[in-house]
Amino acid sequence: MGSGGLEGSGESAALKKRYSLTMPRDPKAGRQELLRALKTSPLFCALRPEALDGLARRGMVRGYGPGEAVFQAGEPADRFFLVVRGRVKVFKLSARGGEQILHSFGPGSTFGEAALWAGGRYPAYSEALERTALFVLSRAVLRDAFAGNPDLAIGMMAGLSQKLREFVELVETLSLKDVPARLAGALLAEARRAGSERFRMRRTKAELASSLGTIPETLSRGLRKLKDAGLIAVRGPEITILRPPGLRRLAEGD
Amino acid sequence: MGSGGLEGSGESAALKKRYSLTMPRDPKAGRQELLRALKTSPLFCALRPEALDGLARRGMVRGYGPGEAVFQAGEPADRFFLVVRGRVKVFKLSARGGEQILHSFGPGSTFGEAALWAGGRYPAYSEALERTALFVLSRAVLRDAFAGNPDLAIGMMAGLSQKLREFVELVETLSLKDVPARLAGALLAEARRAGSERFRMRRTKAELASSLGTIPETLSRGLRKLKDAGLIAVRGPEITILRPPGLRRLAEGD
DNA sequence: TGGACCGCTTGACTTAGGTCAAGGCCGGGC
DNA sequence: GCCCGGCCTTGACCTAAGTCAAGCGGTCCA
Repeated sequence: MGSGGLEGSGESAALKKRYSLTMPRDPKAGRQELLRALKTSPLFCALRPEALDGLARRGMVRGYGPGEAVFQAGEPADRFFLVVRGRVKVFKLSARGGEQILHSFGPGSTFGEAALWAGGRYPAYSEALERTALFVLSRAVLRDAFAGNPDLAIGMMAGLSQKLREFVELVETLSLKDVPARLAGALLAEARRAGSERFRMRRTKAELASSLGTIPETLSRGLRKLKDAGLIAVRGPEITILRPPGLRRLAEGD
Repeated sequence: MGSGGLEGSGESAALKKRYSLTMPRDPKAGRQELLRALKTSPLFCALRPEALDGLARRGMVRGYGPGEAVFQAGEPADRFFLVVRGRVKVFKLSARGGEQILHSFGPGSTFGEAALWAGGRYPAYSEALERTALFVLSRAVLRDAFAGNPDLAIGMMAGLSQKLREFVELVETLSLKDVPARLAGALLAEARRAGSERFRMRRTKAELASSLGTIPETLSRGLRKLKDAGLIAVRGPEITILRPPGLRRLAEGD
């Protein structure tokens, strides 16, 4: 466990075969991709090339198959992660199997800050949503990096503050808004990302539901409600926002 | 507005009269209290006395009456706060008047990290819960302090991570647990703070309800349910946990 | 080509918890 | 002493959303 190269270690032979074409066979290529991810990451982008290179040498890249666990809640937190490729979710489970996604991360995102503090444990679960490569740093390496690069600490604080703000919004969503409003907010956010009022959903409905603190059935009904109200049009996985102001008003809370 | 000494500036004469006995009239005494608060704060406690003194000189203390606003959601965030005395809450409001408390802070706690990042805005509201004194730092002063004290950045990251963890727990609570379970968790936390299985609630029911994402009526019913189940005993504002393991089991989610 | 599975939708039902209104308790002011 | 206003509790509703089960349309694989 915990070891293995880009090919990953916890996957079946079938998965390996299925995805191998999309993975770089050449370690050189993997290194390039890692450096690119480091450079696009808000946390590391300000580092000088030598520092980046040194960092790249002091961690390792590990591959994960879809659904494969990255860490478990309660596990001692000694690793910090950067997404090189793919997507991961961080989530909580209830005693009766409910799931709440706290956050999902794509290339360039960093997560696992819990690792920074001695004795800390991961407060939630994490697993890969698709075929994913993560760059893994130990606590010691990351803390060393702070010593040499004061900007890194600033970047880290900025990142933590940003996450804090996102949690504030999540709490607001969960506690103060009904499902149609949550959904409206998510659709508007998606449209903003896409830069267009017509877009296709990346995430499965189940994943979206879990981010919004609900279940696929309820999400489905919510979608229908928005459609019936003439706020959006749905054609397959493609969504068009017909009346952005109306949707925005709904997202705020009627 | 943003000025005024310990006596505060946004309060009525009546309030001033009513509370004046509890406020230090002597600026010397106020300064002592401030230094004490700085020293007990996890963020600043590691600073050397001179640095602490310098910091104290570069911010100001401002008094707030109960219910008085500290900042509003959406307001440009340029101030960072340390609680010297009293208690404040940070909360979100829904369009239809619902309130969700995100956090409440007592002496030694710091809040308003949003202030650190240029262009940031407070994502939530804050107001005093009781007669309160806050030490207020501008963004510029705090960022200067980072330059001279690398430990401060570490402390700040630790504090932000801690808040992040608390938010994870809040999201879990709101999304994955029913009200009796939330209440059970809150009572256990309270007992831990008090160091005893018998304690009296500091907060009003309304405040507790708002922290738990519910309303006083529902909280009241939850309390009764726990009482009927023989898990706790209630006598006035005093609560005794009769069967800690049972309560713990309930808090986890049945 | 057929079947099995998966993701999604829909319907009928149940339930937790919010809403609204009434009443009890207690402490402070007159 | 009395009354008034907060806080808290209780009861009778109602509604949002979770549960369970069925059905539909794809896609992957044999």
